Amino acid sequence: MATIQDVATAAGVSTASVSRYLAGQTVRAATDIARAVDELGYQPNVSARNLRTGRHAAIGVIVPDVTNPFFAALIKGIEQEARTAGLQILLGNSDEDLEQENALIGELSQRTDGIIIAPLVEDGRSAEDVARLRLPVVFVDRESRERRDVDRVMVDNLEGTRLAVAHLAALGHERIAFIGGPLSSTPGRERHAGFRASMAARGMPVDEALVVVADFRESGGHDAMRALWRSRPTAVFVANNLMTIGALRALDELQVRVPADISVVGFDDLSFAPLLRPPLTVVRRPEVEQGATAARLLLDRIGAEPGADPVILTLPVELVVRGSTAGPPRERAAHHG
Amino acid sequence: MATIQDVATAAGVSTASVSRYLAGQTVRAATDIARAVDELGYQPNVSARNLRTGRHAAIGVIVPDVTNPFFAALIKGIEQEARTAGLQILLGNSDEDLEQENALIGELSQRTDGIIIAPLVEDGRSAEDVARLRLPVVFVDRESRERRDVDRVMVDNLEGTRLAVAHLAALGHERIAFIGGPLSSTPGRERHAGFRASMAARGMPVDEALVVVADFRESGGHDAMRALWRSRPTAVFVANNLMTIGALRALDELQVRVPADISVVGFDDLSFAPLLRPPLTVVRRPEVEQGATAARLLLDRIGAEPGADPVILTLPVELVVRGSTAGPPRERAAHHG
DNA sequence: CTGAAAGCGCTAACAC
DNA sequence: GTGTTAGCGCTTTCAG
Repeated sequence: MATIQDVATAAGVSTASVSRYLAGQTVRAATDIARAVDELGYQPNVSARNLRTGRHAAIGVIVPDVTNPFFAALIKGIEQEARTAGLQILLGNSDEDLEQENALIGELSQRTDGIIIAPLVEDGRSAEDVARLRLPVVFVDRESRERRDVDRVMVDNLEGTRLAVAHLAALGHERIAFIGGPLSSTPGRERHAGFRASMAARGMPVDEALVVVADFRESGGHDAMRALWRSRPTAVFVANNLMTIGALRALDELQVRVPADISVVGFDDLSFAPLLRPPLTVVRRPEVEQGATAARLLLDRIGAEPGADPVILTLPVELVVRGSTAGPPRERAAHHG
Repeated sequence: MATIQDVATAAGVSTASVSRYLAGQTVRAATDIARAVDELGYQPNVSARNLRTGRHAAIGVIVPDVTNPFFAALIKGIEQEARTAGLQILLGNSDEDLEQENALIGELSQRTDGIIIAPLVEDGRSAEDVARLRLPVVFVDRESRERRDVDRVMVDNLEGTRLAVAHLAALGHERIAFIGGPLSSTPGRERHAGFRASMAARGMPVDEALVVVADFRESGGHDAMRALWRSRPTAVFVANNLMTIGALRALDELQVRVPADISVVGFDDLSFAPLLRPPLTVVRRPEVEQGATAARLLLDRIGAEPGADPVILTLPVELVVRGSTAGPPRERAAHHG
């Protein structure tokens, strides 16, 4: 591997001039240097540069599960934005494991200029760990109770839930069930709270047997739905994409028809949602954009003075009505009769 | 940030001893050093270490599309294995763009100890670029015509295709259509070749109107299916997951019933495949395992002498028969009559 | 087992 | 605009 010294010698200048040329400054021997760089196939040594400058030209991204389509889209958005700025992505998959998440924070913070993280829980050590770092950090989709002073890019969970409940209520549903995620996580807590608030706002009582807190996984949604069905809801709002898949699987097993026997609304769209029979009604949000926004926020922080007020962005959601929602069985029976 | 010098001073030893302690060697003042490390919250500077050792403790992963469930699963497998070995992942998403892929190869090769790549095409510059690197490289899922001397972890595309065709033929289908990916890519080429070979092996003629080469994207599958339907196939084998989604969408639009009017087999399972109505019959492969295998191969290469013979691993596939395949319409009519 | 010291390749003062 | 040079923090000879 050629070094900057080799290039300097070949071009008949000092390493400083080569360094300046590389940095885009005007240099007299530019053409000579360019030729030397080309001939030697010179590539600057990243480690040396990083050591010298104290920067890394990389950002860390920590998500609970790369295979969740939402996080995959998030990563895509982050990647696009980071690439434009010339930064690499160090990816960490915590696999829904707090220990792993903590380890990742420690490791990535030593090799990046900033971190984008979707923390597993709101009050975990992770939040504290992140605080201790002097690195810029952006929370995506999830926030931390301890670190209210950190930038974050959220999504309007309350509004999403309200839209779902309003839609179901408008169709005449009264026995609306809710399958939520861990209350320790932001989407879990907010969507849960949003559900109760939306029901209350409409003067609708919440049957506690119809509210299940699960784990955001497919299996969790599946088990929750099986448990829930015994209490005969006429509609169910499922708080994330994976659990929705699980819930649909459970309904399938139970031979419960959608939407004839039960209406289903999911949170987060899925590429195949329109393909399901019936096509799934969902609350949709701009996933890739959420990632890109988080990246932009982080890039702004990197290189800026620390201590500025935290930026909190809340992206809008929309309800996409497809075929999985209809009036409750009773009403339909009435209509038919 | 505390440096190794600070620790050495605090512990009353030289930096060399601290370095040795950190490397796990037996050192007399171990307890003193341990305490100093702890009190100062010492974290070794990664850039300095990398500069000195010439290593990076990181591997690069380049895929065409993070949001494709297959690649997401691949990444998950790679991540798991790399983490165990203490290596970080630098992720590159080429977004199905050759230029981008080339740029990524260049960038990542300067900051990693090895690269796992699923190349877009078999004879692109990427292959050449990779060859020029002196880094260990592993191709996953896709290979390169120019670089036959590189490790690779493939999947048995021919067998997968054969299983699909055999299944459809056994059901009585004769007009079997094929929607493939770019012939410039390995899965595109092999599945296409496999289809023709499997048909020939059974003495079944291939109607050229029933063979479409698309682009592995959802839209490609959609358009191909619409075009294909005019020639009235009784079954279709779609060569990847995204295109299968598109094809199903097209059939839906055309109000063609599956499997009553047409049987469908996809390549690559999908978490929601069992949820589709009818549940989708697919060729399945061990995706996460494929990633993990590639990572293991790369890890073996890193630190080993270069020049060993290339390792070529081909992982098995299996056919998962669900509800989207049945006998052809004619036969069914005959049975009913 | 230990310490002194060289040096990985680069950038940024600094003096010209 | 240019060259000289110090030094980022670490590991690894080398001599003891």
